Amino acid sequence: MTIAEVSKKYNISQDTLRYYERIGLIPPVPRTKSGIRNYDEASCGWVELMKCMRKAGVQIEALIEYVDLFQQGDATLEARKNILVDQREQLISRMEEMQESLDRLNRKIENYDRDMRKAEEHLRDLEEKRQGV
Amino acid sequence: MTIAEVSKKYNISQDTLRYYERIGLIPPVPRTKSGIRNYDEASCGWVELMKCMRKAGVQIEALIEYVDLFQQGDATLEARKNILVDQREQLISRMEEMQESLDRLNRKIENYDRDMRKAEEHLRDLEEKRQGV
DNA sequence: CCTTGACTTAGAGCCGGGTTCAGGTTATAT
DNA sequence: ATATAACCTGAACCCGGCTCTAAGTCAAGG
Repeated sequence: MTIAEVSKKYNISQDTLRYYERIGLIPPVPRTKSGIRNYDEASCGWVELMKCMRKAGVQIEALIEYVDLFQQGDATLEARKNILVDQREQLISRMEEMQESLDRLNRKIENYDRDMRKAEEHLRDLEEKRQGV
Repeated sequence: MTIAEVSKKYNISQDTLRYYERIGLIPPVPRTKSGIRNYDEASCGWVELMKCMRKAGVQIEALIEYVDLFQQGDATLEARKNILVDQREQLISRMEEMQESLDRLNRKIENYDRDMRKAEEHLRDLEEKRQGV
């Protein structure tokens, strides 16, 4: 697959795809003899994985280290797992913070609803009074 | 309260507190006659709110607009509520993405556990063979 | 062959969100 | 009274994560 196709498939800009490869967020992509990127399944898999991880805010640093270890082979299994476990912890704690914020937003929105209902009733009362009801 | 106290209380740097005020993320903080910030309860409340929202990744832009509307008074109730509802949507969808990523991390970690158990068994077998068991 | 358009690289630029700095004023302790 | 610590401002700087530019190479159609 060309970079254009991959870009379309995963909705990631070509620039970003090249950037990810350059910094080692994905392993080197195979090339044609003339040097043009020719993404195979494995490369696509990496792209897809990194899209998912980045969307969730996992730091590029940790992901680069993971890819680096991966390329060193089986001796790094444990180290790789440790990175994943570590990032999972961080992800969970970010999600907990977000949940707090979400609860708070929900409460605030409820308050707004209440206040706005009250304001409306008040207007209705005034209107009725004006009409002498 | 001085900026130093507020900084300590909410664990936000003084620089960040000034920066938040400067960009309008919190309304102007009351001052002493000599111009030194003297945080009252309301200001502390804003600081605390923004700390929570920022931790959750709510964009500064939206929060600034919210504060701006707030300072314009009751006529902006509905607009403010709309901002909150909107940000809630975004927050929820980010959390959903994170959940996907979390599921994926969990599956990957399980795979590593499995692979590592297998590798270990293999080593044990080799050892037994070597000892002629 | 030549154009056109997709591809390549290295490096500069941009944006969000702070953080640091320079140069000054105010408050507090001796 | 004076040192020194805390505060002030505006502007410059930094970092992560892209995004764009320049200058060139390659592939396919007319």
